[in-house]
Amino acid sequence: MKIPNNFDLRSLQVFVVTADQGGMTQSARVLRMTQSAVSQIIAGLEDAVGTKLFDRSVRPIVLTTAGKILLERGRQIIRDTQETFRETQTLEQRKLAMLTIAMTDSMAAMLSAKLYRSLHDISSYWRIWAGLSPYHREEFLSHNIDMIITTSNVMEDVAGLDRQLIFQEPYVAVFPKSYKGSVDVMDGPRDLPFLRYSLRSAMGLRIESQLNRLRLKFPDLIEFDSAPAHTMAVAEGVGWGITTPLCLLQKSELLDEVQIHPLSRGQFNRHFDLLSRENSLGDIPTRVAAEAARLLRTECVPVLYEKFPWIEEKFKWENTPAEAL
Amino acid sequence: MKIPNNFDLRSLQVFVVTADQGGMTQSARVLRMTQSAVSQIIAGLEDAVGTKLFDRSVRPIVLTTAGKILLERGRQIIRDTQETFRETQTLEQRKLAMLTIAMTDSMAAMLSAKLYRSLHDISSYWRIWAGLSPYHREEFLSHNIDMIITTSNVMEDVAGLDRQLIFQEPYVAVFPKSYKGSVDVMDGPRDLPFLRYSLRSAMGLRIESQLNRLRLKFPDLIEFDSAPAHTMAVAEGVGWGITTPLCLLQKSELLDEVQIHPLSRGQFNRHFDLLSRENSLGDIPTRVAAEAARLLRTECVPVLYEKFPWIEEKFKWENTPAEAL
DNA sequence: AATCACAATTAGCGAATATTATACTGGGAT
DNA sequence: ATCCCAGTATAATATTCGCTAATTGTGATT
Repeated sequence: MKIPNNFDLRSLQVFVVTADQGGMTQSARVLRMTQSAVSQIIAGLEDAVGTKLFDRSVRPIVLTTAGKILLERGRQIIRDTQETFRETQTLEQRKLAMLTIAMTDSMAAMLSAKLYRSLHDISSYWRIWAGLSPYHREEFLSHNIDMIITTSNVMEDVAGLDRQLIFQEPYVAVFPKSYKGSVDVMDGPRDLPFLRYSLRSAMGLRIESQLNRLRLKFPDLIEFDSAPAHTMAVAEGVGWGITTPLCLLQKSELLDEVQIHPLSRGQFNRHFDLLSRENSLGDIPTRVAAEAARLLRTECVPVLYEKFPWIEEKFKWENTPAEAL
Repeated sequence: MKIPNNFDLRSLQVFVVTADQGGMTQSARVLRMTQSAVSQIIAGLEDAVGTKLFDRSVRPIVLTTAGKILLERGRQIIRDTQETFRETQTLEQRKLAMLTIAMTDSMAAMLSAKLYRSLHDISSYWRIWAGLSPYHREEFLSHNIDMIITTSNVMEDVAGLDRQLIFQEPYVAVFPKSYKGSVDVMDGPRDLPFLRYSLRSAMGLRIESQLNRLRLKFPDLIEFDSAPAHTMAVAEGVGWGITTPLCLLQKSELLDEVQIHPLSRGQFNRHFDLLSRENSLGDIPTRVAAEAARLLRTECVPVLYEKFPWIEEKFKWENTPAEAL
């Protein structure tokens, strides 16, 4: 069904004001236009609906039944439109219809349920996508993903991105509980094989590049594609490796089966950022980042502190004041 | 707050179609306009809200967050407007906000409660105004009254009126129960005074004009302004009079105190019409008239039939089929 | 009847919106 | 890289639309 041209917002507004003012001349004065314009607009509306909206056979003019109907509903339409205009302008919204967050598997496993529980009110429907950042790139660019929690730099060339730090964790050396040899990376625990992360993962790339910088070479024996598998292998005594606390936490039941040590030289860190499009979701990315940091800081990471107290100071957090926790 | 000119229904429609179609070229084809026009309209909207609604850096273009907000709300606004347009056009409405019915006192006393009980769902607020038709005239003309149930012809000169018969009752002669003399109006019950209705009432005028036509003259002794008072006077044996069944029914407890007879000559009737403005309230006037007739016919008048069986055939009813009762 | 106040009507002008034609851009092909 | 294709933006132009000013018409008041 086609709405006639005459039946538009402007006309409705003029009609409502005229009905409120009780006459076209007053209405015209309020609207800062001529009485003639008002008259024409009202006539246009009446033409559109095919019925008189005012009864002119009496003075002052008075609404007909059709006019009364249109007045109530028209007023509401104008209100709705004003509200919509404002909300679109300010990106304000009661609730997102859908929020899609992509993150690493490790994050997804640890954080997604908690995040949803804390912030479920910001969106009706949540999609948590886990996987590797490169795969998320194009989905993000075509707006299928709203935010990415990532450690990698695959999005660095994209303009118009909002990037905020969630937290930063140290890379650490991890050995089987039973291991008694040297835990100095430089010195090299040569009696145990080095368990690599796949170069397909951002983490693997990062570790290898750091090892290169340190001119460390370990024989290729085995590589893992996922943190839990890697951790498990260490716990089983297959070898040692470089990993991060968050990766270890994915198999928290194995924490008692391993020992963790800071890197003796060339310490480096993994930082988690939350990426979103600029001016797209209002304060939601900030809230998500803050809440993710809070959850990790208060509910996930402390488990490690008991067993490995030295690690606490190696973390850096999104700048939420500690007292707010 | 002022809605910018660019932000209007037409633009919203174009935007919604474009979002649905996934591109401006397709949208332009659907809307039977040029792609250029679509482009300009979208640009105008974006200018109005101060934000991009589509992300053009990818093909096909996709909605931004602002676009998504506007899409949902805009769609609703268009739906509301279409609905409002249709309802205004067809005078359709879920429920009237207020319905004002004016009627004679006799009708009001007898009918208003029943009518409200039957049809309360047609209006949120009912106003039943009782009184004399002349006083209702200007209120009706200035739309303070929606319908009038009247017997008079005071509105006959008003154009654009919808008039429908509710029912027609006979004028009858009424005497005290104890009266034994002649009940022939022409012959004249000279031994009892004639009790007049005031000429201020439509009924009084009608009766007097009929008496004039019959060349009947009765001395002026007493006149009444209201039917109950008139009936009461007859019942008390003060005199006899000409009245109608409905007037008698206003004092139904007195029915046993009077005797009623048809007019021996010059029988005439009182017809009740329901007046409303043409094309103003859809089918509501018809429904009210039908329901008023049904209520009178089934709940009010039958009381009379037991006592005065001859009267039944003197009534004429709004053309509801009898079997529907 | 005369007058007043307000609404309808008309003509003319300027702004907004459409179209046509053309330039630009992203994405995919070789 | 380079080309091409599909789609969008932009510029120039034509058309439509909406406003104003001036005038006529109408209801209510004296």
